[in-house]
Amino acid sequence: MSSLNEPRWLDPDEMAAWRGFVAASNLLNRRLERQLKEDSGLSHQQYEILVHLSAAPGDSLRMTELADKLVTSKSGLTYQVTQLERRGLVARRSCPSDVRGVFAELTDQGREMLRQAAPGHVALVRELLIDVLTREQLAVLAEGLGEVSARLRLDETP
Amino acid sequence: MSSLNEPRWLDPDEMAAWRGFVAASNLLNRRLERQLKEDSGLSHQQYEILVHLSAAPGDSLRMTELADKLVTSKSGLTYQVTQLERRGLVARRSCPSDVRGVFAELTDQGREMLRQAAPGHVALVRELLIDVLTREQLAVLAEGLGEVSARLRLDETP
DNA sequence: ACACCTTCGTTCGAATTTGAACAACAGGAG
DNA sequence: CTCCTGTTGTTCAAATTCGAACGAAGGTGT
Repeated sequence: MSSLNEPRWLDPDEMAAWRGFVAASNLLNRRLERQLKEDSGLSHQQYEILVHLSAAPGDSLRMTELADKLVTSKSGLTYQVTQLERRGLVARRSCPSDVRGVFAELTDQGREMLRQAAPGHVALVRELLIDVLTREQLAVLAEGLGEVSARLRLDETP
Repeated sequence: MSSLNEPRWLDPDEMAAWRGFVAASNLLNRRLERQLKEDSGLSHQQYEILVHLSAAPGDSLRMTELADKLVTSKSGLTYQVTQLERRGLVARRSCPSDVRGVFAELTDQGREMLRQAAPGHVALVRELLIDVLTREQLAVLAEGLGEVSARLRLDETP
């Protein structure tokens, strides 16, 4: 029986979906990276840090929590927050209830930088992805990839 | 009029699609990277190099062409091909019709490595992405992201 | 109070990625 | 042929990323 040792390979449709996903992801990242760097001097990762902080209560998040949201390593976040701190866009604040804890907090300057960088970034995301897809495609994408993300986040923690 | 200076922000549905896409992409890459490294000692990028070579006529591709398929920088590819060459999985061969040209060619050992690594990788892609989605979702994803990729590849070249 | 296990953020070294600069060549236009 | 423009792959320095190891606390059970 072929199912014993032979894996279930991807059929053409599945392969097309997978290839499209990988290609779109890489190409999109590339473009957004360039645009943000040229336009605002920020990397995509740094921009995302500012976004997540601005969306959080008190414009601040614990380092670990922020690392989870960004899907990056803790050490990687430490590095980037230090970079942003040097540029005055983010500040570190110690946590009252836990001596080990560190809050990353958006500064006024960071908020201003985000206000300046966001329009161009959103416009490009719209041009390259959102406006290319129909309303139905967007809904399916949100639903499907939302489920994929949710599952991935689950068996990551235990 | 708000349309003069105010950008068109993403509505909740659009935001969900964009967030889902970014999160799924990052989480997926993370998992595949770990699995490949532990299972075969390959990075996802290196694995993709082997895949693209094995799918090419003569199991070989020009460096630039390969870099385009992988959506990576030429210098990045130079580095990775050198790594793979040291491990005997890939060989460089000069191009007959163009003295500057360099072919990256899959070796027998590289083919064997791919044969060994592919099943586990495909199984994980299936478990984490393909089998999570319905047939319809897969079709939409292939169609939509295929279009997105195609457009991105176009205004990259000129 | 004590040992034990987990969590928090950082540090460290190694690996990887990038863009710019480069040298060598290809492919015409004149 | 000769100049010009575009390509090709590599090199280089700088920036970024990751995982493992770490010190310092938190939390729990006894």
